[in-house]
Amino acid sequence: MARTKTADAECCAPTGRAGGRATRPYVQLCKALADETRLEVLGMLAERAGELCACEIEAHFDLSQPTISHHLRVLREAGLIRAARRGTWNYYSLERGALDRLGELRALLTG
Amino acid sequence: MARTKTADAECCAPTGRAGGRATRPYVQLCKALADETRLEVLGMLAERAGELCACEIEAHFDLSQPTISHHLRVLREAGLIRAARRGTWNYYSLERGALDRLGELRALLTG
DNA sequence: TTCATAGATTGACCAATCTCGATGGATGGG
DNA sequence: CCCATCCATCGAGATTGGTCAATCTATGAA
Repeated sequence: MARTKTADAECCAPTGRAGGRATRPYVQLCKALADETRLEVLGMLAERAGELCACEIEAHFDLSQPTISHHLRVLREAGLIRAARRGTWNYYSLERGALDRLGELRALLTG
Repeated sequence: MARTKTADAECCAPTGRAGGRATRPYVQLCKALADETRLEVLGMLAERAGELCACEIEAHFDLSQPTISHHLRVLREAGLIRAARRGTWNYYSLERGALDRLGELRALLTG
């Protein structure tokens, strides 16, 4: 655990534990973005600026269908994409406001 | 591996593998951000808008000294913070341009 | 030189994550 | 009804990542 500070050190002025910057919501967002496959999926959706069916996303990668399905679920649960079922097919698109949260994160890190 | 598409399906127009959106540099960035402790450290540095010595960062968390050192290293290698040694102490500050890359990522996801 | 402190590195352990094959549920065609 | 297709879910195996105690390096003081 955190080492106890010696009395007369002068490295800096002590501030104590501020604690609580509400960074937690952004952790899941960043986790979802911290994967090359998922970033590529988002890039595809951004480039298309519309919907993309799951089978086409699958065809883009050398990964198994369950693996792609897993990544799409992570993106969905992070609120980055949305799924729309039409008939047998599932169409994915970028979630509105997802990128705004990236901006919020940036603001949080700007002070 | 990616399932071969049947002939007469009509889910969407095939696009083939576009491949190569240069998302790789941002993966490390997002990985570095995908941890509550590290986001909190960045928040501390942003709030301070200056330098913070390692011992003060340590005192802020209920984590061991090696663990904090590990997180600082991850942030450093991701180009998010910089370390300046003065005497015995190490002072950390936000790396200039780190947040710009967050903006780039956002742009990449906007199309 | 000898000692104490700041902080980085090492090695190990456990949890989370990525990946796969196999299976299951839902939809549409015959 | 039966069957094929799309896609999600379920374990299982391998890899990655967070955490700690112990150790090591470097700096400064005596």
